[in-house]
Amino acid sequence: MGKSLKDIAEALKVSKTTVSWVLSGRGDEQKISSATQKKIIDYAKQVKYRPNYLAKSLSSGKTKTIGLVVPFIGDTFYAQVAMEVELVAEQLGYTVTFCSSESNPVRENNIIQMLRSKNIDGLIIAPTNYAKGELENLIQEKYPFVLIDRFFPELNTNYIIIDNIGCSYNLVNKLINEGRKKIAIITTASALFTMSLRYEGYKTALIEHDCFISPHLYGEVSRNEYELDIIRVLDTIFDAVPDVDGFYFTTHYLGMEGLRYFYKRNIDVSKIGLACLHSTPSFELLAPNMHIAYLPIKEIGRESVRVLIEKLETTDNEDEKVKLVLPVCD
Amino acid sequence: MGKSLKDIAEALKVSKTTVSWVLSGRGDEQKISSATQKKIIDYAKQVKYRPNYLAKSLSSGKTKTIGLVVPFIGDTFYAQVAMEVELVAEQLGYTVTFCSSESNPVRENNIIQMLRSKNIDGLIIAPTNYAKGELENLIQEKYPFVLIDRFFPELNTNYIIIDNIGCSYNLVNKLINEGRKKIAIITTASALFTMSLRYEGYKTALIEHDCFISPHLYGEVSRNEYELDIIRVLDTIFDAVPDVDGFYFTTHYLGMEGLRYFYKRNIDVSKIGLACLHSTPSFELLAPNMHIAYLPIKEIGRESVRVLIEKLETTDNEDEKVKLVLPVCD
DNA sequence: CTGAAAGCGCTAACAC
DNA sequence: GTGTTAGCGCTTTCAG
Repeated sequence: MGKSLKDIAEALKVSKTTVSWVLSGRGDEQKISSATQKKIIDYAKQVKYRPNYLAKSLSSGKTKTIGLVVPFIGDTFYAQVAMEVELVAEQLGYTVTFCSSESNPVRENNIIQMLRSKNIDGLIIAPTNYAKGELENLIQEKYPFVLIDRFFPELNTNYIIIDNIGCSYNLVNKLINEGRKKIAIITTASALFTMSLRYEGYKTALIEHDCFISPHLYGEVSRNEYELDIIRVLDTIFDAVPDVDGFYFTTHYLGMEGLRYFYKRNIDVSKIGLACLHSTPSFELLAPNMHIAYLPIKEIGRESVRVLIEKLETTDNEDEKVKLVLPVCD
Repeated sequence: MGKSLKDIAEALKVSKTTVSWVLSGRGDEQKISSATQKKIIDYAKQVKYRPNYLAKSLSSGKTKTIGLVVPFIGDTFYAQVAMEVELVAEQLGYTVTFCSSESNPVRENNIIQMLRSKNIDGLIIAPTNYAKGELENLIQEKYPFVLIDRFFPELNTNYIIIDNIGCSYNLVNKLINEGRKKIAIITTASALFTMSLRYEGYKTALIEHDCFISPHLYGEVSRNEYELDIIRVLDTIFDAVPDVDGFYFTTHYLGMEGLRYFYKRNIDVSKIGLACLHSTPSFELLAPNMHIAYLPIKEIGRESVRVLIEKLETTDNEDEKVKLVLPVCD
């Protein structure tokens, strides 16, 4: 067990208060003599004093810790966001507690509760579907949090998302400009609202260019079993529309599995129109002609921390919610 | 702010102690009447009582939290380990605080200090090189931790690693059995000791089969700039040994960038001998003939938590260190 | 069966 | 300039 403030105070025959002032850098402010200050600082260093944040937090009411809740920490997208969040948080003097909800709303709710029990100052959440339960509590109790990647239009919260409609629209447009006529969308039902926006962008592009629109060109893959499910989905599309000539994948892991399917079925990916929202490092090699939208991962991470910490450190009660829609490079 | 134990006690006109006992599930043990218990539990539920872990921990000395420190949380390998660690920890009643050292020993040391200040009960660390500074402190202060993925032979610690020599040996053997004569190794200097073991496995296989051994077949890529550096390294090897016919990559991201190089240079990957320790989902498509060793990610995660928590919850002082070398599937 | 009280390590009014 | 003291919310010993 390390030395405590009290130990130092006793050893040096000063009061705990004095030690506390000095060690928290407010010695000058409190006009503690520099002799005393030096004595305390030297001694603290010598005994390797490490403040007990638990006690500090209990007393101050702040933990200087934020929580990051994502659906899958094993997913490259969220892992990269996590990395950025940690980096930026650190610069601002915060640490981060990551949690992975495994896309399970019940787990997500438990995690949120748990984080609050640990007196985390605020939360960054990439919510799973239908997980509005705890979120509504958070709102009601005015607990600071910001949503990323996904959001609920009916909930008045801070959020940082990408321009889903716009970037889907652009991607599909590129396929159309290549001369593709029958473009399928491969998507998932998770994050329902986000995905519906991506669908909207797709559809708008098709309508504007009088393209073939058909429910047969809509493939919905279940999130959990996507590696298997996508095979069924693509088979179905090829059966129903044999001359399908383009595919728009609404997220990276669908793109990856789509490519796997094409390779396995010996479909020449250079002959087919391909687009994907978000990328993985291998796309460039597997399908050089695939159109890709690169998500502003760092920006999402950076902004979410910035917004959250601003909320934390401002006592302003008007609390206008921040709603950011980031543009996507393509 | 939520209700506290005291609030409940006052509202119900019982003592804090009684409430504490009931709410921590030791009502029966303390023979609290079931009427009182019910009254307390119902009221707690009604006011949505959430215990303050900070206070609990300060008082109990345990946070029920473990720290996981990895070099890069954005790396798929560590991200997957993290996921497994979290899952298992949760089952055992612990939460996890992840930190990414960015392969920076100074950062790593700071992180360890910080986690200790937060009274984390124990640590799982995938250490960066030369980071022995804080580790030695931990050992000296008998602070529980387990190393994963990398370790320092001169430090007596718990660790869980893979059979680096054996699996390198096997991979290279497969190339040799294919008839490859001039096999290069592409590796990195980070995690020096681990990588030296992988080199040893490579070399042993070559020696046993009287293969060509040459410093010209050794390519060392710097971790930070590996995307660029590997190009230089591979160019150098091809210059020095134009008839090189096999490549052993000591880790997944090197394998990935190696493939990128071959594709860019129009080298037919089906004609060349390829092996890689650890995989990414695209290898199967990009280079179906590549020999791959699949790391036991889940096992590493699971075992590290298991070992750590066992150390935490056992008061046994003999403290024999656990040194696990996991086999690798190939 | 239940309660009073001390204490975990630190902060911050309020004295002197 | 420095010390006293009362908490923060919970656990736990010891009394009744």
